[in-house]
Amino acid sequence: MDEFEELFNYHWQGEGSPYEQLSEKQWNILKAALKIFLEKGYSATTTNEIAHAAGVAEGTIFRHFKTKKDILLATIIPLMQNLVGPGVSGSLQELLVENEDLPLEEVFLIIMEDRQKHVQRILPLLRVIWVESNYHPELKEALMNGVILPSKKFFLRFIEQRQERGELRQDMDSWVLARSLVGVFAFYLISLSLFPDTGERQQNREAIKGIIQIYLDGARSSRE
Amino acid sequence: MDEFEELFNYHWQGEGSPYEQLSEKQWNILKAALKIFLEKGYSATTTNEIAHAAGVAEGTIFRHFKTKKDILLATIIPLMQNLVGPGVSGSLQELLVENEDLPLEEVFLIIMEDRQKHVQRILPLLRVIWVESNYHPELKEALMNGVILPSKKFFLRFIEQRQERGELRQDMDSWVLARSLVGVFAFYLISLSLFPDTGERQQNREAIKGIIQIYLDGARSSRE
DNA sequence: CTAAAATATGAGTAAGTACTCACTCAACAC
DNA sequence: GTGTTGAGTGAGTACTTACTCATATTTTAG
Repeated sequence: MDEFEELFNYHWQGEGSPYEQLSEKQWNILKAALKIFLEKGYSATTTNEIAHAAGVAEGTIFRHFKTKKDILLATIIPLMQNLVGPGVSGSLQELLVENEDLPLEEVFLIIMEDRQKHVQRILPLLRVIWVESNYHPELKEALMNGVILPSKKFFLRFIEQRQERGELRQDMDSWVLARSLVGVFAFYLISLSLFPDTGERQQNREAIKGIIQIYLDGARSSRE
Repeated sequence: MDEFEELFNYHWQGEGSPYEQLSEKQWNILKAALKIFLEKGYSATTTNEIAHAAGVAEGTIFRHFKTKKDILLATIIPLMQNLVGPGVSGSLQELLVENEDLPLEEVFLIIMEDRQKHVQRILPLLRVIWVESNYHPELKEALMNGVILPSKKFFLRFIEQRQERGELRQDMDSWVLARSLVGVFAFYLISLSLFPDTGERQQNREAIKGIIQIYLDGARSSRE
């Protein structure tokens, strides 16, 4: 527990969060459970293991959480809302405001490199979310409402602003421009996590620049 | 069993395939197993269920396959090699040759709409592959060698050809151009399967066209 | 300090699970 | 007709699982 704990504590203690007033026992259970979920996946994790890791008897777990599934939801859903969702759109807001006057090439480069680190940090969490969303509709719904829809809105607004400023072509639907942008970003991040060993840092940087350039050249040029 | 069986039978009976000389029982077991895997996921499927669905005693399963995991590998890996991999690159080859002289806009539109259908057909299979690749290195390897690397090669060669013909910009690394292209395509397909209900057919068509246009405008314009 | 209430415990339970093995029996050889 | 083979069987095994509950411990109230 270290980087993990930092990440975890930070993103759970939102004020007014329903998880604000957890007892220490409950807290320990959730922390232990999450840690093992990230290591081995949800269904390979046993309640017995969770109990041991939390320093608690197995029965105690079921005093606080009716089922194992409840533990999954109680760990993952708040993280989606406080960590993953804002990780996509929320904290980007700051980056965008800070760098409002830079050319888009540089803005995107900054964002990309920033997001790359972030995604790498939370990769195990993303994997669990991805896998379990297939089997638990509650998770899928939270993924939708906590991550996908907010991000969609965020990117859409960003694109619209830049269109109004004349920095992006106006002969094309904003949603189409946004979709392309997200596609380019997302795929780059996904492929990086599939081939984590590919290439040197310097090489990656050039690749990112190229990808951004292609998108921007396409997203600027107006149909003649 | 219907569309499923068609898909399944077809893509297993390659000549010289190690699965060519399966007995009928073995065949039934694999078919039944795959069907349940696609419905409920691998780990939620019990060997008992498979036996029932295959009309076979549970013991028979283990006469032919040492472990449940062996069944997973025996079902999924050939499908990756014969269905998913070629589905990405192989059958695209034909489309590309047929339409070699059309402008790229139209070629991509044809490809996109063709792939869209294909992905929708095999979506449950893709889900199982995606999920289980996280836990079975053999699957991850087969995914890499059977799908990802061939596709990479394929797209790379395609891009290089078009660069030589002067249809795409030459001031940029082919791999970067290819990566962008695949990103745009892949993300569109992924988002379609996440929001299967979004929009009308006509609307989708316009979106595809837009996305392609953005990519192409970017992938053509040379840096001045 | 005591009674009552809340909380924690971990052995126990019932329901699975993947996998085994002693046995059956149809097909074939001689 | 007898013997041999081996695919097929399904009850059984050894083990694991999420979850329960009578009991023990701690906390709180009067």
